[in-house]
Amino acid sequence: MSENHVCRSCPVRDRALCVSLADEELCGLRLIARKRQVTRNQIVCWAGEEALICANVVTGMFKVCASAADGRDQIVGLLHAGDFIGNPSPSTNRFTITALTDSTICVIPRQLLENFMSAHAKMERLLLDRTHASLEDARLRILLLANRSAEARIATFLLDLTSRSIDGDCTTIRRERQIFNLGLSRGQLAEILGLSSETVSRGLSRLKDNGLIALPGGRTIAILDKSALTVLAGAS
Amino acid sequence: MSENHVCRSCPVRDRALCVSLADEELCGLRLIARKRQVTRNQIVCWAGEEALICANVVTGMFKVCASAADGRDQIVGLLHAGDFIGNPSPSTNRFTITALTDSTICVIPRQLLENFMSAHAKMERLLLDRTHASLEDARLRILLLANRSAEARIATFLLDLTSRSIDGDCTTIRRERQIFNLGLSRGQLAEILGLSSETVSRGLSRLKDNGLIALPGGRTIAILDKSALTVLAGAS
DNA sequence: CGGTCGTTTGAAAATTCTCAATCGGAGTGG
DNA sequence: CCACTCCGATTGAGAATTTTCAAACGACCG
Repeated sequence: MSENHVCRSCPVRDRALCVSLADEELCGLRLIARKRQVTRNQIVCWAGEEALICANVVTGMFKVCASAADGRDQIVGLLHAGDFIGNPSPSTNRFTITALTDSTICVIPRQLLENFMSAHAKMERLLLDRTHASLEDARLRILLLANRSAEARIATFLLDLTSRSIDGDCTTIRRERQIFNLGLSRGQLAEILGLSSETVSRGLSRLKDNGLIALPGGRTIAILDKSALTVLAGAS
Repeated sequence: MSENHVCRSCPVRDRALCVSLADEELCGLRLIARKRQVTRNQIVCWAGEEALICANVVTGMFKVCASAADGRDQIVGLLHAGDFIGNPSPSTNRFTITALTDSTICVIPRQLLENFMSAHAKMERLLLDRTHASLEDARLRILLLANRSAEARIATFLLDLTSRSIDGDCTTIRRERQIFNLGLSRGQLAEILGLSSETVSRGLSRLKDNGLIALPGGRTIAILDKSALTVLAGAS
């Protein structure tokens, strides 16, 4: 019983895959799961290695990276609180997953999760839905990268972040005023958007000059004119 | 029993989700599934509409499209024989799925499939794995679109097609000689690769001039120097 | 035969990248 | 407390790539 207290107070109890489980079912999962702190830049999955663990992101933010042949990294996805890492079926990691901020994850050995899920169909269905949603996100990012200008990419990404940011998430400072710390360097932003860091910097500067956003300093961004950003995001 | 004959002779019996079912289990699915012919350019899923059906691609090739705000379509994914369309959970289609060639699909009402899958965990697990694989594909395409030159994109896509083409698939004519009809116009190639059709045309011409491929006419392409293409695909 | 559609090719325009210099804040050590 | 250094951010200018606009070409079809 006391085991469940850990889960009941978990910030993502009602957003991670665990939402599909009743409190009493959670006991079984709690026995095989373990919370783990990871520090910024720490890697939790290596591309090319066998996937031995799965995990839920409890706090923080991770990047999913593919290494290009020229050695450069490309961020192909982001993981936020509540998102799931890995696949219950045996597999080889195709991407490297790295913490962008100091974070907490709830780690579960893959094999054990595979067995657990077989006995909890609701959870498996939910994971399927989540994976499907991730696929849709990835496809929307394809749309973004394929044909849109640098400014449109930046505007779209900022809007995405505002809609995705979560109270209590370290990426958000004051949601109501649309001021948030994106926790990403210009270079990382460039990796996500498929641009050079200089182009990202120029784009942000222009948005600032036009009064759409403010850059109070550091990695903080304030959205001043959301509707104008939306227009920009839609324009080619 | 006779019902199963239809499935036993199905070209994707051993590649679509059905591989997870024994012949006797297939009966139940056969009762709710229906083969349907679709013609080139016919739409099977409309973005924005409620998803009422799922389907397996039996023969042919489909595109998954997002419409950009400027009206242009962007192909964010391709579906080949054996691939699955839709999601067993209730959802709204986020993309429009259109046949690129005359095709055959095996249609199953979503609600019925949802129930069926709940009773066939293996199938659900396989779908999860497939969806996960699609997600990885989409992320690899993000990698491709984000940082690579037009020629690298084209080379990569051609190599992808050669590895994905299947005997009996209409996209393949003579696999052993790496000659195939890609079934896509230059404009559609451009949609996939995030380029203009002129750039695609120029890129193919240059590959031809350099002796890496041949363009016998129509939409047929012959791979002449696969290793050189691989080098080009890897280079930035 | 004319018309249409897709492809190819050319040349100019636009965008983004690269290289380079400068700026600014955080942390360190005197 | 201040100078110093380092790293990331910004800004500038030229180079490279891609897009756009245009024209010509060929295949296919009525």
